[in-house]
Amino acid sequence: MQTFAQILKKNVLLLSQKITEVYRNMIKNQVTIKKIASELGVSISTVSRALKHNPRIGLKTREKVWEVAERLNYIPNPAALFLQNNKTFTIGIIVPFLQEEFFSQVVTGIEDIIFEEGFHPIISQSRDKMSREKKAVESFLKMRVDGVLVSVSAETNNYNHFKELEKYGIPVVFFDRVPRNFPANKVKSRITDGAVEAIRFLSQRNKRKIALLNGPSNLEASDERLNGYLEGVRKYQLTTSPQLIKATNLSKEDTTRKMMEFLEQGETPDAIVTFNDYVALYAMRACKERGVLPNKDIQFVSFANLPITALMENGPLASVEQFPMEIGVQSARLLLKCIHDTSENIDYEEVIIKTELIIH
Amino acid sequence: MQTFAQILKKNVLLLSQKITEVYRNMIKNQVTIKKIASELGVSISTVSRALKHNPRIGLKTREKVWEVAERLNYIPNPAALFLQNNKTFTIGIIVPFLQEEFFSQVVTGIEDIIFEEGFHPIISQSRDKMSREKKAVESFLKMRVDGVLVSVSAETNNYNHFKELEKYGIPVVFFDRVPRNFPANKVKSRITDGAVEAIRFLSQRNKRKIALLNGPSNLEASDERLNGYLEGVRKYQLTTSPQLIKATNLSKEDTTRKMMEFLEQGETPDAIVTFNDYVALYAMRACKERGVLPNKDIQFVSFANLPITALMENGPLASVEQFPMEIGVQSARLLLKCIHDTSENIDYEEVIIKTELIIH
DNA sequence: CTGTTAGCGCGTTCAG
DNA sequence: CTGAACGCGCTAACAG
Repeated sequence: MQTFAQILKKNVLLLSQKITEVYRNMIKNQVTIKKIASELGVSISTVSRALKHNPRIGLKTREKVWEVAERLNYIPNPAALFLQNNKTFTIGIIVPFLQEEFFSQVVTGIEDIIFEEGFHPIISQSRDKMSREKKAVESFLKMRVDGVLVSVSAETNNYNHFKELEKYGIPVVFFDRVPRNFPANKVKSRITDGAVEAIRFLSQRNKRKIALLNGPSNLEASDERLNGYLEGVRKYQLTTSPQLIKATNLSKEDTTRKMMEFLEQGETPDAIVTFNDYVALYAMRACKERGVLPNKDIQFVSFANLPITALMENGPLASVEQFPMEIGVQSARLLLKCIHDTSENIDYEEVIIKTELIIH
Repeated sequence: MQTFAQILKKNVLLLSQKITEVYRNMIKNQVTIKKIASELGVSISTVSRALKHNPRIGLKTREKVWEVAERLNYIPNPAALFLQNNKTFTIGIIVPFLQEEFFSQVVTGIEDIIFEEGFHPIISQSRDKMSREKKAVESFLKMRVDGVLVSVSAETNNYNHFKELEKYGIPVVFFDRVPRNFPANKVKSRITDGAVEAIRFLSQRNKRKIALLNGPSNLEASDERLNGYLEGVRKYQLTTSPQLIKATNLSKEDTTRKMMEFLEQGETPDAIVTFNDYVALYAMRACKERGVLPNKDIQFVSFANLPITALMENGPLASVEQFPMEIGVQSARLLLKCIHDTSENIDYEEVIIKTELIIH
């Protein structure tokens, strides 16, 4: 014989099983237009049309359908739509490091724009490795993203993986770190002008031996810094030499090495323009290790003007603001334009974002 | 009459139209198993099975199918799979700010794990606004993500939007900023111990009036810092008072305000433990504005140990490392477990990640 | 060993 | 004004 407690327990157990079963069915049997249709005793297509405010459906029916749909909390199944339109409303984004404020700000700008049009971002980090970049592209292909936004890795030296995307009709927009000698949609900063400004700033502070600690040569952005540097040197009547121009692969190690070279060689600069804030910070740290005072013995000006440097007391003297949010916004706009453009138009566009030297 | 040049031009035009048309069809007529089937003169299901290495299909047929599939560069359409299994292989992630290295590192950890299982991350930033958090959840619902990972905003004071997700059978795992008094899957740091360590460190440096500049009270993490603080004060025989404990909403403005209060009130601390590195940096900056020397007149210890602080000369004296990558990894693992668990098991799990005080 | 068929959720003809 | 039927790409149950 069972005690009352046992019976109660059993019932409670049964009840809870029932509940989870109901619950489970609710999950499995998700709300579809079919369900709404049967609920109202109308056909599926009527519901489909009513939900799209199709005037062919009577106003009363439309209202009833909407009422039921809202009551049942109907959410259209995106997969069904994907299948028909071959559109996933997802956009792939590849950045070297999300950790760098520059890139996370670009992503924020992208988010803002694509959200408005119902697209979702899928973010991948290349960590400056071409192999990871390729894998990301591959997975975007598998996912059937509608478009790709990318800032290439420091290593990337060929662009076949991106060509592959275009072969499948997936538009690609490069931003900031855009490839050299490769026709494509590009959104980049007016780097050259920024570099000239940097030189002006330093020459006004009576620096005469200004060096350039540039980024890898596969990036257009490096070219432009170099062009601006050379233009500035000429414009402000300075002199330079091959020894004053070095390139780093952006890693801390390589940057430190190159900075050491500057310090050890005969021709030591009295100021350095660096590829970005990280390069500046690594180089300044290298200086300190050698007993050289950064921003005193050697003055530093960089690119990117990361927000975090505003909180540092040992940041570069000045930095070229690149307005990363704006880069994100413009890149996203351009990509959306490509996605919507159903014509055979394959004219690539190039958008240039202004820069501004910010003195700290 | 047409000149030769005109004829040529016309032909080239026609040719290019043809090409783009072919190209377009290639895009539209994507490679499907149907196409492979017709190419080989077998049925669709044979191809389907062959591609899955089903032993029921003859080896020769299987090989032929694979050969054609590879030649045609067949990529299965995920939408079709989504439709059947009600699984999108996407995971929604909500963080307050991607810009904070802490969160971008967590995301990196998450990426590493979910990629292995073929899932894709969809990232949303709440920017510490509950309204944005809700919108993100809504869009995850629409996208039918398979699971959600979230670190709640500083504002979030109710969790109905997350309950909604669970109602639809979408598992949720909270990390770092986990909600108070809300049963759920949680991955968090051993904050209390970290806070005790921070107090030990400061008391050994002969600080006797240690304050706590905490985060918002809706976060468990704030509770734990407080508990650790109180435990440390007791353990190391210090005294405290309500005036030595303040909370900020994490914004720069509010943090500055609270720091000013510390400076202006009778009871001025000689050391402060802060909610995180940003709070410390904002507070230290406020000190400087008042002519108080940070880390000299008032010593600072914080949480998070952001990598960027290693490059700063004016960072906190020490910071509690929280191993964000590990948090990401564990959160992702827990979420995947929930996703794979088809039973009615709704027992929530809690994972605690170690902390370690790092002295700079 | 292979083919046929139904169905996942939805939009869209084509018929009433 | 509304419904039936087809197809998007794929898997799986059922037939041969």
